[in-house]
Formats: sequence, C-alpha cells, structure tokens
Amino acid sequence: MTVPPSPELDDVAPSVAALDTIVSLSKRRGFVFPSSEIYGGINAVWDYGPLGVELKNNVKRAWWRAMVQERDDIVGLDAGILMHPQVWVTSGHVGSFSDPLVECATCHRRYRLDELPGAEGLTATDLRDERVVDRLALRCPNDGGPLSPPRRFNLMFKTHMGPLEDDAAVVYLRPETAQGSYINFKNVQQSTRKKLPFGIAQIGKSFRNEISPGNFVFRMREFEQMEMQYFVRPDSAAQAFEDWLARRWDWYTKYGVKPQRLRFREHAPDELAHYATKAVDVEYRFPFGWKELEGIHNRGDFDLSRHAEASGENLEYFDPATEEHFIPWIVETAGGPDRAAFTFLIDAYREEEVRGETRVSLALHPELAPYKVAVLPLLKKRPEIVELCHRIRDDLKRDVMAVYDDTAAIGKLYRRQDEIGTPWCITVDVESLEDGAVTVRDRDSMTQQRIPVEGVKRAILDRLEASRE
RNA sequence: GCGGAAGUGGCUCAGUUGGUAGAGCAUCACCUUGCCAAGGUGAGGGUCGCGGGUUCGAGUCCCGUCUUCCGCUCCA
Repeated sequence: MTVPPSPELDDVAPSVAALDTIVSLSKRRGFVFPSSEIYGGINAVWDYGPLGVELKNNVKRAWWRAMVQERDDIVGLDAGILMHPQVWVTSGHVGSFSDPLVECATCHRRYRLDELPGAEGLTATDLRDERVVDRLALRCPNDGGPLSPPRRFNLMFKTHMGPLEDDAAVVYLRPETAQGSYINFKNVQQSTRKKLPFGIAQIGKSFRNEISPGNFVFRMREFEQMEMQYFVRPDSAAQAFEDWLARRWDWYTKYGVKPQRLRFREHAPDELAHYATKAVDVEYRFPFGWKELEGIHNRGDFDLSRHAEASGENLEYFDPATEEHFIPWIVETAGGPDRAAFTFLIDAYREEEVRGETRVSLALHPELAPYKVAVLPLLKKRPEIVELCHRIRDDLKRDVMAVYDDTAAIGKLYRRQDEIGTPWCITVDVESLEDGAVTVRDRDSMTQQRIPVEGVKRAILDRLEASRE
C-alpha cells in the first residue's frame, strides 16, 4: 500500500485555541451559525451562512470536478433521500444500525446486549424485553455493576410516508447516499452504456441519530456526503482500492491540507463495518485528535448481491471481453463536504502578530475561497472612482464571486478580505482615472501589479485557472 | 445516555456580600487619512439561554429544562 509516513502526533496538530478562533470567526463573518439559535439552539445542527455556503459549494464543485467532470469513467447521480424501506433492511442498516444497548450503572460502559456473556442466542423478542437483564442475571463484564434495561439506539431517522402514521408507512431518512447508487446500478449502467470499471458519484444530505455528535461541524446529525462507488471486476478491486487511496490523498493536499496532518489508517478485522472486506480511513489531525476525513472501502459484492437477492432483480454485469456474467465488486470513497470544508478552514488558518495584537487570516485555496476578488476604492470621495469600481465588479460577477467594499480605509478593507480568504483585491485609485489601470494585489505573494482595466478580468480568471494546476 | 464546567449586546469578557446592566473589539453616520486594520465625534444594539420558585427586589440564591465545552461509546 502506498502509505506515506505518518508523523508523530502533536507536533503537527493545529491548536485548540485556533479552533475556538475559527468557530467565533465563523459566526462573526458568516461562515457557520448554530441552528435555531433564537430558540436556544438544536444539538448537532449547524447552518451555513453567506460565506460558508460559498465555501462548501466550492468544496463540492472541486470534488465533482475531480470525480466526474475530468474523468470519463465516472458519472453523477442524485438519488432521493427517501427510499423504499426494504433498501435499509437489505443493506443491513435496519439490523446493525439499531443495536440494543445496555449500560452499567457504576462505570457507565455500554454494551450490545446480544454480545454479553450469557446473552448469546437471544431472540429478537428477548432483546426487546425490559426485564431480560434481570431474568438472565447479567452483570457488567468490566466491574460487575448492575446493567440498565436494553434500549435501542436506532441511528436512522424515521418518518412516515402518506397521511397515516402507521408502521406500514415508515420510511427512513437515508444514513448514507451509497445505497441510492447501488439500487440505480442497472439504470446508470444501461443508460450510459458504461463498461467496467466505472463509477457513480453522488453528493447529498444524509442523516444519522448519532449518540455523541459534536466538535463543531465534525459530527452532525444532518450532514452531507460526497460518495463515489467504483464498480470493478472482482480481480481488480484490490488495485482500484490502492489507486483511490492515492487519489483521495492528493485531492486533499491539492486544496491545502498539510500532508503531515494526514495519514492512512487501516481498519482492524474486528472493526470493519458489516459491508466491508477492507477499509482504510484518510485521517486528519484535528485539534481534538486524529479523526476520519474519508473512508475508502472495498465492499466486495456485498451490496449488489444482497439487493439482487432481496429484490429478485438480476444485477449481474456481462463482460463482453471475457463473456462472463458476474456481480461487480465495489470500491467506495466516502467523504463529506462539511468535514472537508472544516479541514480546509483549519489548514488555511494563519496568525500574525501586529502591534502586540493577534490577527487572523485565511489562506484558502483560490478555488475554495468564498469571494475570488474584492474591488476596493482607494478614495471613495471621487464618484468616478466608485463608478469604475462598480463597473469592474459587475463585469467580474458574471464569472466569479466578486464584492465591492468602501466602508473603511484601504488597509482595513484589505484586512477584511484577508480574514475571509479572498485571494485577490483590485484597487482603483486616482491615477486609474488617467492611465486606465488598476492595482491587483495577490494575497499569498503579497505582490501588486498594475493592470489595464480592460484586462483585469482576464488576469483574475487566468490566476484562478493557474491555481488549479 | 452518564460524570464535570459553562451559557451576560455580533465577538471576547467584567459585573463586588441579591437593589432593576458595563468595557474592548465589531457595526452604522459624519469628519480625517489615502495602498496594507483599529485617528476624532456621535449613534444603534442586551433584561443577562428558557421556564418556574424564594424575596419588597435576582444577572447575582433554589428547582427544572435547553444548549455548548471536556472525559466514556460511534464514524462522513
């Protein structure tokens, strides 16, 4: 496996103080707000503000570009959040996403009831029985303490389809987008006439009733996923797995994640999810520890076989080259724009000391920055200057997010843009009215260049293009 | 879900032994300056997470509740 050396822990960790600053900056400048704040807030839901939605959209666009736009072998899909409830029975989510858990009253450790010594082979009815713990005289394996009655932690949100709220009408909010790709495998393959290997990419909301959400937007109950299912011949799954590991690593570093804050971590056999035969996490060194950014999974033929069996539909692929029929294997990359945006934000974070004060700026990759360019007047008293600014901004707005600001002195105007990661500022001054040129200031190199007004948009677009290389 | 800490204007906080809220930054207006923030004057904005209780009177005490943060469990 192409595993770059994983560095020792804490010399590379962003600081917790930086995280606090990012959270308050997010609120202050409009990246992320706590949801339903005027009603006291709601746990584990965050709203993206005007800048945050731009950032997240840019993250999703960058992913889509790398996955779909620039590749011939991957196509997009946008399946429904609601699906036939049988999908989740077949996928195994109804079973393993609703574990009967018991908790020790003294040490507060939690266990799956059916995995406790003395509780093997319990029926579904037993597992729901309030008194099963007493009946079998079960105790905590750790310290022998008394155990609570079993409670079910169903990680899937339920709702009802149609006007009647009876059991027959129960549907789930999807806990992952992947199943939407599997149940559409035939539709996509036939309509696009793709041959193996090919992939289906999807971006969309998923919902999980997490036991312990938190850490800002790291773990939310409503979140977005960017998942790609790559369908391959069984004998090439291992190689595809390696390839995708490397590609996903490169994607994160390309957009500003420091390599020394990334590592691969392979799941031990006993921690593999029910569907996976092999799983490697791309982990990021968050201020609160190494955490999963993205999971690469070899799902084998688990999903398509199960869906074929449960639905009665033939989901085999016919390989014209070898004239074989078989169920493709799936290599999945499962990441999320919320976590990715969060990570890019952390790694873009810069601090500098000026006159004893700490000021913060965001060195976001130009493609991710909410605004690509700000147009600023050096002198707002002259109406011709303001007019020219508006004209330049309006022209830029047809292609990129551009903003005009004149409510402070020039130094402060630059500062505001640095704080939200705007890569370029265009300044119009008195000379501009005479020589028809404006100053373009580059945030990263802190260089300035004089460019004729008619060429300024081209210059910005060229720089944006260059940043993608 | 359990244990611990916290919840005051947009942000960061102060608020003495309970007497009906302050600061800095930010924002807005005007003036000043005019290429890398915070010069001047002025203004707006909070009833102190929410609900209840004790009290003549509570941000300040009590109860409940919600939310956040830190430790045990799960994953994008």
